[in-house]
Amino acid sequence: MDTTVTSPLARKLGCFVALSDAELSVLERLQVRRRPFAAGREIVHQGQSDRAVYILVSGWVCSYKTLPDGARQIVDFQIPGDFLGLRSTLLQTSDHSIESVTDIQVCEVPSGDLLAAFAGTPRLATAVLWAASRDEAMVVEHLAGLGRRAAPQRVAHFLLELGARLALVGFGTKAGYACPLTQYLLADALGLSAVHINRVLRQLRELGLVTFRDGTVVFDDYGGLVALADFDPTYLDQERPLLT
Amino acid sequence: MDTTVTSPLARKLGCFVALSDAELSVLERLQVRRRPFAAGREIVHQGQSDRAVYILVSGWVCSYKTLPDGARQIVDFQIPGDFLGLRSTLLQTSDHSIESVTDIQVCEVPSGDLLAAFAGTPRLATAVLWAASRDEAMVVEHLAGLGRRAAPQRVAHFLLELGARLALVGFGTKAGYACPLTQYLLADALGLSAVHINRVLRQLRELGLVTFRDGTVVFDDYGGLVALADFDPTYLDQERPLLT
DNA sequence: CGCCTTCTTGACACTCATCAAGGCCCGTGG
DNA sequence: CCACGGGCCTTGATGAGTGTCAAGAAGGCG
Repeated sequence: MDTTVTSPLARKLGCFVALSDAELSVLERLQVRRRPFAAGREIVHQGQSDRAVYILVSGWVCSYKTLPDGARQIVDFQIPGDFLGLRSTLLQTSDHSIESVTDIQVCEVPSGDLLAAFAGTPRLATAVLWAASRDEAMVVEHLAGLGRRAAPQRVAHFLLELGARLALVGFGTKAGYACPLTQYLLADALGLSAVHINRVLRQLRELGLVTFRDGTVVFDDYGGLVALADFDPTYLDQERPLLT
Repeated sequence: MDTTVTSPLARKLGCFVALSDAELSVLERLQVRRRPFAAGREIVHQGQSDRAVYILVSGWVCSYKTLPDGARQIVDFQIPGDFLGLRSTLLQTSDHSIESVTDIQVCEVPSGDLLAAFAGTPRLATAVLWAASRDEAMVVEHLAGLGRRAAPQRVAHFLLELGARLALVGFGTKAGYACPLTQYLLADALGLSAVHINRVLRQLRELGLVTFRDGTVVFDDYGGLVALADFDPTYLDQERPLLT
């Protein structure tokens, strides 16, 4: 099987909109210019406005905002197949920084190329908008979690959401997934201290629900975790392809 | 002075992009079809997808998300001059509900009309995108506040942000503004209990910083409040018009 | 080998939620 | 006119949930 056709992005968009071979090849052609970054490098800086979009091909990335007092709030993590700076380009926003969590590979796509691709293949544009819409929904869900969920539910929900996202691009199942995040990163994303994240993870492990350890997440009791977190994946699922 | 030319929306967009008379009149023509809603009515329901945008002309509105367990997280409040459901229409998102806080007047603008207006007056489109971008940035800032700010800072920051937004549409100054929100609404927006909101407000009042009472916010010490909240309005300001 | 990052655990303090009770204001109906 | 009820605000008492501080353990890497 040709690996370019199973790029994470194509795989993800294929879940939103059934794409033809022609559309897939347009999509793959956007992803030719690859570029690596080492772990911990800043890809976009808060306030900077960029005229290009990145597609994350491999590795993990986080987008975050630094408060004046130095505290950091991670807005979201990006995994293979996600866009970096898509909203920024569409809406000229540039209000948060983006940093690689692991070594990564990205494709830089000039805004013009992306818009041209959209013009030629509207179904592709639809698919990308859907993906952007889902990202949007995740931020809102994240907001609700910070505001209204207690720590264990918040952690559980986060791990489940990540699992669902990874499953979409072929990097995870209901059994678990590889996860390069440190507990410090979890803390910055979930608005908790690293120490408390550690305690909550232990608690979830001892309840036999999920094990987060050695860069791996294992769902010991998927159903139980869903019940604990009140996880409703509606905001992620588009069920089966919406356009066929 | 003609009141239609000083619609809150025109006033706000004028701060982003200097608009010509022709552009202003296109903008005002979008706002002819007015429609009232009583306080506490649901304008858009979570999950519903609408083919129209609303422009809020008068009154206040909140958009919120209801969690499976019944808890409510308010994502943002909208004030006169704000769009309701703009992102939903552009990106087909529909993941939160919208409810009137006071009696309101809105203008319903069919998506098609809006897009047509954009096509004819690209500077208007730019201005609206800027407004949408600012809303986006506010959600992220809100997220950071929930995750990383303690209650007093969170409340202070919220009141300051609202003041800055209201000033932009002529409903407030650095001295204060009329605010129809209840402490329960503040609680749902800031991820705190209503009881605790009450205590924090008392504390801020006793510190001589801000008075929230009888539907009015009075900044007793604007500078002090800014210092307490670490309020950096960069994400709201576009300083002076960016396009002239 | 020693340092550094990450994880782990305990002790303690403090923020904030919860429960409970009462007050104020205003609209409604007797 | 007054009594009642319902929002909304206010305040106290109490305890659970989290943050902070501190110390150590388990690896990876120069």
